[in-house]
Amino acid sequence: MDGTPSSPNFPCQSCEVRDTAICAALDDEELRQLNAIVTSVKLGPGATVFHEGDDSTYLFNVVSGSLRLSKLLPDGRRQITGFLFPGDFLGLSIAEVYAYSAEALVETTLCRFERGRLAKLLERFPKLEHRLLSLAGNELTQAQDHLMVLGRKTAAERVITLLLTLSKRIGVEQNGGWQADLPMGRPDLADYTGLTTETVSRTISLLRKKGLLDTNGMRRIHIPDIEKFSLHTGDY
Amino acid sequence: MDGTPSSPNFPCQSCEVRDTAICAALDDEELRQLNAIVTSVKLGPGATVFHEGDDSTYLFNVVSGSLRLSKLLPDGRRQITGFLFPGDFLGLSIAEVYAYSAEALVETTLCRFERGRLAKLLERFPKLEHRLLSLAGNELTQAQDHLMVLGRKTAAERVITLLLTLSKRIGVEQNGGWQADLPMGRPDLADYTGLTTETVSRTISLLRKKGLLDTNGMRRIHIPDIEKFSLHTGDY
DNA sequence: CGGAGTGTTGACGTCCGTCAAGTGGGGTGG
DNA sequence: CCACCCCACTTGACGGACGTCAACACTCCG
Repeated sequence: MDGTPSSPNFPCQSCEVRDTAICAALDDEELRQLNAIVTSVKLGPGATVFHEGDDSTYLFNVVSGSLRLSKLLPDGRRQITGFLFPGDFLGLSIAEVYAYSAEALVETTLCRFERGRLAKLLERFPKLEHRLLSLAGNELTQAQDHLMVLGRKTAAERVITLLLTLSKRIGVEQNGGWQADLPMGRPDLADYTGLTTETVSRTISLLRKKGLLDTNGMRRIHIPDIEKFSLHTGDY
Repeated sequence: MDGTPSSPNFPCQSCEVRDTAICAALDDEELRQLNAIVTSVKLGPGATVFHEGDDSTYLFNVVSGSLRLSKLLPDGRRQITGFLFPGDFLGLSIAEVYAYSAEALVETTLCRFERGRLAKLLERFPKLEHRLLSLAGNELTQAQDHLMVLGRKTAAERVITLLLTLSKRIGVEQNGGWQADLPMGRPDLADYTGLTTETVSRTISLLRKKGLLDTNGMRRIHIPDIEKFSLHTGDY
């Protein structure tokens, strides 16, 4: 539309997450400099972004799709530490190597930064670093909530808490309730909640019987009454 | 000792954690400005620094002693999200209100910052903010490890992982092994590991029987062989 | 030395994990 | 367009790890 010589258009400007991702901290001119160091990456379902233990060369922003972050014990036990959605930043907790693996749940687009180059940009734009610190604070709070879930909540409370969180993040209002299409299967729900797929399945069946939850297919959920549903998280 | 007019001594300079806490990011002149906004706070065992849900007016640095960070569910279930020791920063994950309670385990000295004034200093010294971001990254990594413990490890693995972490942080080499005086009791070990005091106690007894651990009194532990002990964390 | 509080041990129950057999939805090919 | 098949999910029966409840023992402190 408006391509003046001093401000020609560039990809980051029209990015879908321009106003929600870390980019929101920057004005157009600064964004241009960020644009100069990014690469767009597209991944299919199940594709690996990086593995736990790899050298942490890159950091990422989720543009579209969703990711799962997970850690493995040598004997195969897995813990999912988080799910990422558009606008989320990936790489806040990294040292020299990644502390977890990141995999795409569905077709996903990422925006990739080389670590060193982003670091230089952080020096130039303190407000970008300020935003990262604020994001890190949010993630820490989330992680602490998750610790409470895993350490002290029952199976039902864990599943309800997760479904509620996911609904708030990726759901839409529908039929006087709340509906969401989950990008992950039962094994992922299980490894996030510290349960088994069987227990997750049984719990969801129970919630359905109690009328707290509807399902349509295996991945579409519908919560008829959020208030009533929330009463079972253990948080109230 | 050396009180030149341009550089008179001030408390922060001789602080015990001058080189390990966030202060390590600052030179003497900058430290003076930090010094200008801090208050020293002393707490007895069991004293509360702040409660979950309180307005987050202050941030802190641990100078000496130790703290426990915990969250409560309405029915009284408690999860301890971390223990803090000298040099640790308290307040990385805070929004407008504290997301957890902080209590002193033993006699503890804190260095207190008003949130707004520290924020101003962060603007002036980007490297201070940089250091906070790096600390936040470490805390996130720790939290993720803790998630794996709570979600997927057995009772024995949880206790061993915790004792090992504590020994590395507050222990000393002794008798060809590693020894530590724990500042917290069984209930705290239990609420950190997501177990009950009984299970923690039984597990410790079992470790003693197996020769993996000695105890002297209720709070002094001694690990004769760290290598052998580590084999039971689940991480190898 | 004594008492109170913390930790330990024992008996038993329960929630969730394990193992195994269905069931159903969705995609493919006829 | 329908049938089939595969895979993911569901359901059931059973077992085990950890929680609960209660009695006992030890430590620490006055």
